[in-house]
Amino acid sequence: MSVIIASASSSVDEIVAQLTEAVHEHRLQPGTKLREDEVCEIFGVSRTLVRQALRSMEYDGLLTIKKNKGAFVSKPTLKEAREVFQARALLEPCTARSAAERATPADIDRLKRHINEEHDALDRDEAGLALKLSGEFHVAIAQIADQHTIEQFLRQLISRSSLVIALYWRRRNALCESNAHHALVDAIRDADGDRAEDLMKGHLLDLLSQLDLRERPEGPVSLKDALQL
Amino acid sequence: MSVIIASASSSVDEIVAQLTEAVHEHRLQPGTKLREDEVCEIFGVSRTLVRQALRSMEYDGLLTIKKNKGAFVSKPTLKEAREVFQARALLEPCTARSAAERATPADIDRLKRHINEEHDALDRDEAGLALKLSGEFHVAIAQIADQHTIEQFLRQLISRSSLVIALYWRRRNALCESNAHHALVDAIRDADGDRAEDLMKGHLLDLLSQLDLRERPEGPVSLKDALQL
DNA sequence: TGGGCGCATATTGTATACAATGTGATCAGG
DNA sequence: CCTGATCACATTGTATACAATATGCGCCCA
Repeated sequence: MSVIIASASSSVDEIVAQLTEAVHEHRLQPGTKLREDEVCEIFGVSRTLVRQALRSMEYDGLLTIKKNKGAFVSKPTLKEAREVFQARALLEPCTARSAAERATPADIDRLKRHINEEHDALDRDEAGLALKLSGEFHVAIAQIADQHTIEQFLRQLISRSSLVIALYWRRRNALCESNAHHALVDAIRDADGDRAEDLMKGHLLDLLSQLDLRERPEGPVSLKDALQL
Repeated sequence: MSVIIASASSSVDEIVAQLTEAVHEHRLQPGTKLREDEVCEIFGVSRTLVRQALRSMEYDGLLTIKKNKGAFVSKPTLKEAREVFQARALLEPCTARSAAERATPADIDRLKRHINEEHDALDRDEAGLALKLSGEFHVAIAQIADQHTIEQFLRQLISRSSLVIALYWRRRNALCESNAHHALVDAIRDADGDRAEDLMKGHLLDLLSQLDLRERPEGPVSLKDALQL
């Protein structure tokens, strides 16, 4: 069941992009194994390049490579999930402020178009696509803030957020809060750094509140626990 | 002129560790080319593993790999240098606070031992070693804060900081401010989160002020400029 | 003698071959 | 029929071989 349309002879970046997109759109679920040969056939390249691609995705936290076992779509633990949003809470509000202070009319247009795409995706019930676009919105803000280093980190964090959402989202049907994005764009348009920062802070808290990150045994934590029926 | 002592048949991590250390200690200068064959001979492994190692270091920002040209120790631009410290300013103060709130007596001991090592290195005029240890001190704080995700980012940022310092440090001889680290440890020992956060903020600003990040043409910016003698 | 073309070599990029490890099935013994 | 050991196969890890590209030297010609 190959999720991805083959395109003869791609480069490493191509492979990474397509696999990453598949994970972001939840077409590839956490825990899924990515056999090298399989990926090879799909993209029509040798294992050399596939392994590069998988390794690269491991650095982004999207895959976990177990020695002699293979590459699996990561399953962030509760702790990791919390850490991701804590890190985002440190990076994004201030970045939103910078974006508000620097955004050009062209930037605003871009953000608005982005939001429209998100809306369209939701209207068509393409939740996966909407989620991916939602993530890209946050990256776009870092780009507008002209903070390349933070943008890099944010990409990783949003990748991981996607996994976290796949695992810990409360209500499958919940229409993601695209009004939050609207409000953010408005603040950025008004060059209102304070408001943008606050809105982003609130937005992240909202997201977090939609997750179920309460402590719970991840499967049978220990054998003994499982035996205490 | 191989800087590194060969140890027959190492793994990728080994190669990364040794090369990274060499960069952190400024034994490898920004701009230096790392030929694959050369690294192969030094570590006694095939190009396969060396390439993995180099690629891995590229993700950390330590190396820049130019297609068909090879791997070079990165030369952060002024903008990148500023971004690194801006990102650190966002991540580290809050992390120091967390560390202060969580640190155990064993953690304090560890930090104190760390500082002593720094001091020793400075006494022996091993500036490179001192710099590396100073970086590790910051990482240690993230570890104590039990923030693995942030720790990962911080590692990258400190790696890049090392390059930035190699390029933009004002006074070669400046004895690094290890009293700042002392004060930090004290605050953490007292479980004084506020103070730790403030001290970290100040410490980072101090570091920044030791750098010469004023605008200046990086070599001949454009050919025309160079011709306007 | 100086500039430019072209080949030889060095170096990196990619694919393939070989080694090591993990996995699952089959079969013997109880 | 169930347990456990062994073997064949599947998959990943590493090294090598081949291809493509860049680099630098020498030669030719003006």
